[in-house]
Amino acid sequence: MSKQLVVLDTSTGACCEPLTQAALDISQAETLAPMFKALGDPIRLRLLSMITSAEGGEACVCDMTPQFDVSGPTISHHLKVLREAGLIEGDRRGTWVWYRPLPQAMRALAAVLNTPVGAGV
Amino acid sequence: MSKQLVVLDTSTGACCEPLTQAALDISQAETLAPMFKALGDPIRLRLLSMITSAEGGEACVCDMTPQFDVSGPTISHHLKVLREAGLIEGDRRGTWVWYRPLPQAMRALAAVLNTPVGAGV
DNA sequence: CCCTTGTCTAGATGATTTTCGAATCAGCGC
DNA sequence: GCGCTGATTCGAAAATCATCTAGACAAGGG
Repeated sequence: MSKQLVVLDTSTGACCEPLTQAALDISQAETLAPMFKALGDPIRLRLLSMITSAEGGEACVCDMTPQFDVSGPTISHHLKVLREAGLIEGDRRGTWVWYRPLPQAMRALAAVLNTPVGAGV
Repeated sequence: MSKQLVVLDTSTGACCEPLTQAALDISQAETLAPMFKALGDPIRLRLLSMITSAEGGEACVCDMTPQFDVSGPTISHHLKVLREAGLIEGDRRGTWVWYRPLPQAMRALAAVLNTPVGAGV
């Protein structure tokens, strides 16, 4: 897990400095693609958005589930996909489970998208 | 097409100013998710990366195809997915077809990922 | 100890996706 | 016009995915 997060070395946290001008290599692409894929569903995108924008930086499953038209198990499945993609982590606190984002992962994805057009000149 | 790109109003081009502290609403999520989904495949991620990092800001299909282990039609299919997601556009120039990125789309996606954790406080 | 509430796992099903070969379309040069 | 190269579209097979119901597990309250 830590491996996939240092691929682009986003540890400096600078969001506007593109970290690579060169095209992604195969292993970088294979590391990052599953993360983008996890965001490729409207429900999961809303879940992540709810989690990142929640006060305190974390959100309870019990608060998120009622906001969707799908069943509880389906929400649980989507949270698992986000978790296995390395985008969020969660823990049970008594009866409820709380999730929070993993910022390094978000930065790694943002770094790809912040690459300026024509960087290879 | 233009509709989906103004959802987050990235026209200012500021990449470090998150444009929304609130959670995405349903229609925003349904607009953005297909774009992330298009990036959720290693081949497509590499294709987009080659296009954005190419000198001159555009890349020829003829130069990209040989860099993959899959058939020409498969590359063509993946380029179509990226095109229909609004991430790239292409045009034929004589014998060859050239693709370039659509920066507004990239910014719209980056804006989601640049949202600071706990923005909803 | 049982009952209730919250969350997750398991298994099934219908829909979508990835990939290929074959065929088709677009330009260019002879 | 004919043939050649580059790119796309078409049709089909295999794999993956989203969703559901039913059931299991966890924690807390009578």
